Amino acid sequence: MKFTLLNTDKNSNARAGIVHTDHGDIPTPIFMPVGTQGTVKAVHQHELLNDIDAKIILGNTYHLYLRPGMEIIEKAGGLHKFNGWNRPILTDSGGFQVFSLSSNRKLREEGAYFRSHIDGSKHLFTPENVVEIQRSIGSDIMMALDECPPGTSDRAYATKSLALTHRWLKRGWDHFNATSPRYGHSQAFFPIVQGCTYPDLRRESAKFVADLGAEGNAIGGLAVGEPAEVMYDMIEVVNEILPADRPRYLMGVGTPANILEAIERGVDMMDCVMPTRNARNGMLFTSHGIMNMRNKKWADDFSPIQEDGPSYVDRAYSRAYLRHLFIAGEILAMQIASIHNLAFYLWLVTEARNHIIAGDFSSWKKSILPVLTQRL
RNA sequence: GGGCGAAUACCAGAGUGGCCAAAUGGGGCAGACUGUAAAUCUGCUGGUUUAUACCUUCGGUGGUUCGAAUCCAUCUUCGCCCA
Repeated sequence: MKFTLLNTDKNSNARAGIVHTDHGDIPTPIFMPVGTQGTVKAVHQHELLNDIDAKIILGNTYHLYLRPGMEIIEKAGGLHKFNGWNRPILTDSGGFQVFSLSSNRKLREEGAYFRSHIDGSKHLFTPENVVEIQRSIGSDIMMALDECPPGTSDRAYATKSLALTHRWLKRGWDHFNATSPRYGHSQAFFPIVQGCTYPDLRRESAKFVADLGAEGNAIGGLAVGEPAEVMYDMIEVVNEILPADRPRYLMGVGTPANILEAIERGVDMMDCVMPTRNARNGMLFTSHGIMNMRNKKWADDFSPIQEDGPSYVDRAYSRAYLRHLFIAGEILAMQIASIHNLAFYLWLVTEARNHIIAGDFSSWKKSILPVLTQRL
């Protein structure tokens, strides 16, 4: 994996670049659709490729390890072969599940002991075996195992957690360097900055991560309950330290507004379940504001979903029809909404990139931000 | 013509003397969702700007009772059965 930095915005830390992988180039800043179980929910690969033009998608170590399991993934020849996605894939390590499934796990020095949410069986994730699993998956970018503490963690917990995460990062990094890819394409390993909402801990962590010298670096533990302003501050603090010549990946963020704020602060890569999950729950993000498609006001609005929208679904279907599909509980509603939201997210980061290159990112951001958050 | 059964909120359907403005489900309205245990979850859904409060409501009318969606009489409508 290589990173080419093309432009840096004059009035902010926003930057445009290209991440090069063996499965193709990724223009940055980029939004990466989440495909936890090897599928971006409700979206065909064909649509992901042609209608949304996703440059890279995510998979999840924890979920794929439990089901279908590594035996199947290896037999398939890796996740790319298994799911038919030939562009880059990034896999999360299961670190987020340490957080989201916290009632089913115990943290120890050696790793995280889990009970499967599927059948209750016991498993251990270590910094090393999580690298092995991601070698088996064959993701282009793999993530280190970390602990993602809640945004409300107190300082004592944050300090202790960060120390453990750092020990795990080192172990994961060493194991990554001691092992090789299995399917003929190269893989990168991203360590993750933690430190909750404490600037000094964040700085310490960013320094630790930067010193590992990985091909790219991630910022984790944000958008987990802390106010947005605090998140923005943490991004700023961290990005002062993370090397400028490596991509910076802000994990799990976020709303369209979050994404622009992060880009402005020097973030290159982002992922979030929001466009797909909220789509399935009837919420559409557009460049004119947010629409709750279940609202009655759309019942007889036969205008297109979004006349000037980035995807064909925006003109192929009316608001009234889409609302009908949601109210009727039809699967197509989720498919249309997911395609729309992802196409919008990709449109948003592409616009951001174009404005960074054109040199007017900040003024563009300022003008579009209020529109993005308003409710239609 | 006779017999039996049933009528409850938008729909279905509990409730068969007071704890009933009335279970539950559906429907409706709105909200939440941030490295996905989510096609999920939450709230509201007779009226009165707040309410452990009052008013109106359980096919119609009239009774019994301190008190009725619940008991009685009668009428209406619907369903089934017999002629």
